[in-house]
Amino acid sequence: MSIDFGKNISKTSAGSLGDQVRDHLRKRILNHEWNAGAKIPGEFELADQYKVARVTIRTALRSLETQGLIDVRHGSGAYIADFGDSVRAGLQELRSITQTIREMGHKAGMITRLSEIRNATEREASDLQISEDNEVLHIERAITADDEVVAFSYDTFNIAAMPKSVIKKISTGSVFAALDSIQKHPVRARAEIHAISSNEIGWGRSRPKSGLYLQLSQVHYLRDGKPIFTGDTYFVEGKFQFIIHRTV
Amino acid sequence: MSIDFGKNISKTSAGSLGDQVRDHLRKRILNHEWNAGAKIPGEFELADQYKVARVTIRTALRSLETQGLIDVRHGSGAYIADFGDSVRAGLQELRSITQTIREMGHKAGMITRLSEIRNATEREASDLQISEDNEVLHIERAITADDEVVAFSYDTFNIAAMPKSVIKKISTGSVFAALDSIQKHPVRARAEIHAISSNEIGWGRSRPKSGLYLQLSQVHYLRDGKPIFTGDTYFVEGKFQFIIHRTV
DNA sequence: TCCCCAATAGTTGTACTACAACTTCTTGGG
DNA sequence: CCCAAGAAGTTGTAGTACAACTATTGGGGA
Repeated sequence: MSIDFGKNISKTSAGSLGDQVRDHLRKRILNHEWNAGAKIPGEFELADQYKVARVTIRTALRSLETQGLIDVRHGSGAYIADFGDSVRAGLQELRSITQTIREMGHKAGMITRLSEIRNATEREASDLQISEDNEVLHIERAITADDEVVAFSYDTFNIAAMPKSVIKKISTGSVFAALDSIQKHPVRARAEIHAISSNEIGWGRSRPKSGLYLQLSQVHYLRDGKPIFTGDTYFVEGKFQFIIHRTV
Repeated sequence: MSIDFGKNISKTSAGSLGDQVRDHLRKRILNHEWNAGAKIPGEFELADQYKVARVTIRTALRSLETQGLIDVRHGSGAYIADFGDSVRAGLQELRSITQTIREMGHKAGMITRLSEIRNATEREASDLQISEDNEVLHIERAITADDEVVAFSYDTFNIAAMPKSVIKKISTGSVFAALDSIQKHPVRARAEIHAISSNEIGWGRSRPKSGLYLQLSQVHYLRDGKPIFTGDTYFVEGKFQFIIHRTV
């Protein structure tokens, strides 16, 4: 069953009713439907708006509270946490970089420098939990915002049991959209973050002179715990702002 | 009302029943009571263990799921997410650096280079939402793990309406413990992360030659939304590992 | 024997009701 | 005008019932 929220909501979200309500409420919050510190409608009213039970609203609110987007006060109500626009680029929320760029109101683009199918390196085999005999898809790209390069990415995909059409889709367009289409949407990621200074990372006209990057090394996992792709993204220092918000 | 879990639980946690159960379950998880991927008891059994209603268990589980500690599957159960020990050093969980170092099994230390009370700079006044006339406590320290410097920190506290004893406690020992003692425990933080290369950050014998740091600029807020202290922590690249985990 | 599928038991998701606990506003008395 | 008691509104917890989904089991057919 899927609920009709009355408004147009993208079909990207699925899952349980509570998850759908949570995603929709999150969009409303990030869309500045309420100001920071403002009180959002009560649980009974939200339940009436969404035509769901109050317990469903509460599961959604509990998630948003854990994410630090709202602050629920017993006997009073739920209030928007005052983090301005920062959460939009929150580190733990980071999934599709291009989508994040778009949500921040910029034009996102991608320049592919290399796309090849080859055997896995030792490190890739280890990260993806496969053997070095296996073939992988390796892509090197530059990510742009408003035609300015903000990051360089080196990604490697486990293409075992993956149709060719999807492989092509990955190398040409959105990674996450392609994986979605074959039910291989990663649900978890493990990442390390490092500062790095090197002249061998960026390429082309837009290589930064400083050679200073914020490196995000990620491994993305499916629901069953198996890794689907790994990669390093090097953010050009100063071009991209990472905000972390945390609650006790 | 406070529940009796049968086992010894520290009194640090308070709040609603759901929060208490969540905190207790989190400790059990981080204590490796269950292995990664293992199934934890069902909601009915947990409700029976804790002597609370199932809805209370569910709110706790929902939080743990949002934090990425467990994976709840409809019709099956809740399973421990397999992130090993990494979550302990998860970026969004980072509060007291020294405590994190201790939890990872190392000896934490601190070397204070400067501790002064002076007027706020323009940026500090802006971050702390005070005027430049106000006095602030400024501390410059090096943080060590096993007698090796892993980070340099530059912190500034809003000491308006703060007893002198606490000010002294902040400058000599644990910041968070001192703030706890006057009910000024920060509940939220907003942080930016940057890569930076500079020779003017580290000092003393242990200054890294590379000058490469991971900079964490933080502002810590109280429950009422007012900033209590701000500061920059510069982690020496390679000495400290940041792990990020995220869920969809 | 092996495989497939239907029945079944077990678990999480949603709905509804009721009341407790807490907060905020109102109101009236001093 | 101030303050305190009360009322109204909101979130927290409890309990029950059933829907939706998963995993197991066992029997029937090839």
